[in-house]
Amino acid sequence: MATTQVRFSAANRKEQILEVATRLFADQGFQGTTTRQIAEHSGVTEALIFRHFPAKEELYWAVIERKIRAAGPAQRMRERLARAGTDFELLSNVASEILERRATDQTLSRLLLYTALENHRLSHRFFRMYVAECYEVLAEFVQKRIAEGRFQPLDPLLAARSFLGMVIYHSWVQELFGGKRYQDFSVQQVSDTVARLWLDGMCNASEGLAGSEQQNQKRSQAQQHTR
Amino acid sequence: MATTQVRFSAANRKEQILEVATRLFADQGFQGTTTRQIAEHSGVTEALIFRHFPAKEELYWAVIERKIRAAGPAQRMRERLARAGTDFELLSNVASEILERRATDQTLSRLLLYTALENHRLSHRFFRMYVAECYEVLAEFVQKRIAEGRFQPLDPLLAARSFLGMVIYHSWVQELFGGKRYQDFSVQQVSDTVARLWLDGMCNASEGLAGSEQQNQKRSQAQQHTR
DNA sequence: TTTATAAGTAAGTATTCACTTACTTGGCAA
DNA sequence: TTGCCAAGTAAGTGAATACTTACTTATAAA
Repeated sequence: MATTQVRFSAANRKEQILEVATRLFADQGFQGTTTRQIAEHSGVTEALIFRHFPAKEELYWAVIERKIRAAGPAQRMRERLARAGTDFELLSNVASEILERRATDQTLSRLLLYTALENHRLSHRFFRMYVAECYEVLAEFVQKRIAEGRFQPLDPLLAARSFLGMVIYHSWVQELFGGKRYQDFSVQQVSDTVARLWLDGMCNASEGLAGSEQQNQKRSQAQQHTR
Repeated sequence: MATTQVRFSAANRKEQILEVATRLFADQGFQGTTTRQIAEHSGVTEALIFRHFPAKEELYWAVIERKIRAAGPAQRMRERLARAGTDFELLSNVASEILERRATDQTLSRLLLYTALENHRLSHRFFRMYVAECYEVLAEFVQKRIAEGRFQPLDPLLAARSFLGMVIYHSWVQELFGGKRYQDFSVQQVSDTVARLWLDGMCNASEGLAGSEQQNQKRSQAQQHTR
């Protein structure tokens, strides 16, 4: 009426709705987000939302699919690990990239957590594509180093998951639980610390330490299956 | 009418409602749980819920408060770390206890995650009491070892968080994201692996971090000399 | 037995939810 | 200029939602 109506093409409007919905679902979860909110933030009526997506749940899935497609973190990690440099540099860079990405944009990890908690059917698929592939790539790297005799023979998948666990857990603590209100660490410090700690742990042949034969026995039990 | 009415004392009924609500909130989150569900699972009408708790949100807070009070994981960790045994045994036991507890009862960690995501006001307090204290205790342990010259001088809080990160992240992957559908690890194997990896990393004599390639080279040279 | 009171409920309220129906309007090809 | 169709909406629908009100009944002390 007063303001000029601007009409989007179907594709553009759909994309815009997806963007708005991504933000809202990441902030508030599936249950906590109403179709009305999505409509208002998109500047349209609810009816239009339902013209583009048959149900709220389908819209949610579309949001997830789109995010998965855009992320592709496994590919990035593969490239990082193939670069030149010391192992320390490679791993510190991997950690830095994850930490920086998550500090500037939490939507992906929040979506992932909400999806897992709310038990949507896409949860496992989301996880496999976004996360699991990542540490499979890293596990391959570990496997190679073990074969070269440069890493101690721990289970590669567990070792890879441990490294990413240090990084991702730290990021959750800082960003999600408000840990950085109490103490803020620089990305560089955290990356270097975890890379150093993990690498030294993987390289160490584990003899001079607080332990003895018993430990070694335990450790060899711990290494039963290596993929 | 037909069935005999059994009346609870106010305290008992309140406790029962809290138990039911804890389970439901942990499963479905605050937004995903209705007061009607809570009433039905408690075998009473909604009105009685609101006689005991002035609002749904107050009930949620009561659930959180109760869980915080009951958990006390920091105290347990302090006791564990004070026991006799090698560092490897101590840390492996800490990891085992966390993994076992989380495998048998996910309500606490799910509540914690939901609360953080849904941004309830109690989130930070919940986190501080349930989690943060835990790695402060572990950080003290690390600090002591560094002072003794047995651990390399990494930031104690980061080192502690790294260890718990390996453990907790693994548990989340397995229990929350369905990782154990693809590969199941025994608690013993995981505990031993992360304890070994972390301890070897902490004990390694690579002098300081602020790391560069020189260190890396030094270290790998030193590595060859150790039998 | 009586009776005060706390435990408990039936049946609401206003509002919000996801989703629909019947209609209007902008823009473009002819 | 006309006519058509896709983009968009106003105004609903019934079912839930959190929460209330006015009432009933079990129980234990007197």
